[in-house]
Amino acid sequence: MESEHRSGAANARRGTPTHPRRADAERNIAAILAAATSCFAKNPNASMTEIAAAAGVGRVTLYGHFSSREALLSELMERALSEVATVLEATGLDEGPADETLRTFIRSSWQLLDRNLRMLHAARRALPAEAVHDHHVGILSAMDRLITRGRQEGAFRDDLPAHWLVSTVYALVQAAGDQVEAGRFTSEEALDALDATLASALRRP
Amino acid sequence: MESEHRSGAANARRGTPTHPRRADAERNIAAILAAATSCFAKNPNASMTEIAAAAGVGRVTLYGHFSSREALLSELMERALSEVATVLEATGLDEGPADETLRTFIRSSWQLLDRNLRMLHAARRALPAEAVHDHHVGILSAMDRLITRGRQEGAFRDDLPAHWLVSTVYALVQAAGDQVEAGRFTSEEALDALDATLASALRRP
DNA sequence: CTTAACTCAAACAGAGTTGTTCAACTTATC
DNA sequence: GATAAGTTGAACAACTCTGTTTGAGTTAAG
Repeated sequence: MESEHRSGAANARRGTPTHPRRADAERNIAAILAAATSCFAKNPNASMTEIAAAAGVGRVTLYGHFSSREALLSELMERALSEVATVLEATGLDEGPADETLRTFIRSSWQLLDRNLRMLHAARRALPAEAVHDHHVGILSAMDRLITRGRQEGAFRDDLPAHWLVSTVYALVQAAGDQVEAGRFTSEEALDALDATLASALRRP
Repeated sequence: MESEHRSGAANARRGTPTHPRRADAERNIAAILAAATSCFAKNPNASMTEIAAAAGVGRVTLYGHFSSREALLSELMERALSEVATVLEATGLDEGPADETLRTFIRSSWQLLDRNLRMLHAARRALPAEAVHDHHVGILSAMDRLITRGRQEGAFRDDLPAHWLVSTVYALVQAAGDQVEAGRFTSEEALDALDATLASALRRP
């Protein structure tokens, strides 16, 4: 029941990170994370058994590194979203015209998102709502800040609440990812469509 | 394994609708459908036991009317989507300016969608992809027809593929529903925001 | 009021899951 | 090459879910 949000590391039961991990352990953890991302993308209900097999690792080893299914999903979500957050920071949230900044951000984080959208979807529905919110809060609040600035500058519409604009962005990114998944768009086409649609959806009328 | 798409009726094993159903059976079926909608909205993984309890019937009775969990979900989706399809037809797909028609359609089907979005989400993920597609095909193709006409008339943008515009509508409706669910919008606010956002997202640039 | 339709609780079989323990084996690392 | 860290399959307990059967009880409908 207690949230073990010792984020960033894959320490299952050790309270303190203890010392360095052995090289093969490190390798296995990487393999598990990759396999899990791919498994959850294919099937949101993927079992620990499937994931261990896909990672080429015994089930016991999997539990050795991630104490529960939930811990694994939480770690996956944490990593994916913090990658995006890093890109967000690197974009320079508070500089340049807000609409240009958003555009740049979307473009530079698209590959990341495209790769992880389905896994994130799985995590979102298997994790308690509160945990999901915690993981998102960084990105969402940064987006909110960017959009709010854009409204003040006149680049974005202010006839609708900022939170709605944020979730518009969120929803359209999802939709673009789904189209790629369904084979109706290539990744590049999806990005272009997303870009064009966001531009007109957010611009002041 | 065989798809029993004898849609519209809740006949579990009877091949032919045989004769009328008894009044109490009819009543229970209605209670089950209502309870299931509400249960799946709260928890996409709701079990048959939960649903039977919520409907105030025995589990055996539930299985008596719906031969499997899948059959129940399929019936729910069928009913919800055909309600929407009915509204779509009633809107007069091929008359008047396409943007006005879309607007009218969204407005008149919003309550229906708002009520059922979460249940539909649950059904969508529990049913085989093919079945989901079959249920949607009516609405999606009608939407596609409307949007294609709108593009020819110059009301909607034609710099992006029609299927993308359709899924933009779909995604934003979802997002609006989620905002209501999250308590950040009332149903009316969400509808207004949806309306305004769709207008600018679909208009030609 | 009689019959056929319907309901129900309890109990069952079967399949899947999660997470743990054990005892032997392999591999990094110093 | 010794030792500690890491891995492994097998087996286990506990649980949840699905779908079915049974036999007795209830209720609508003619």
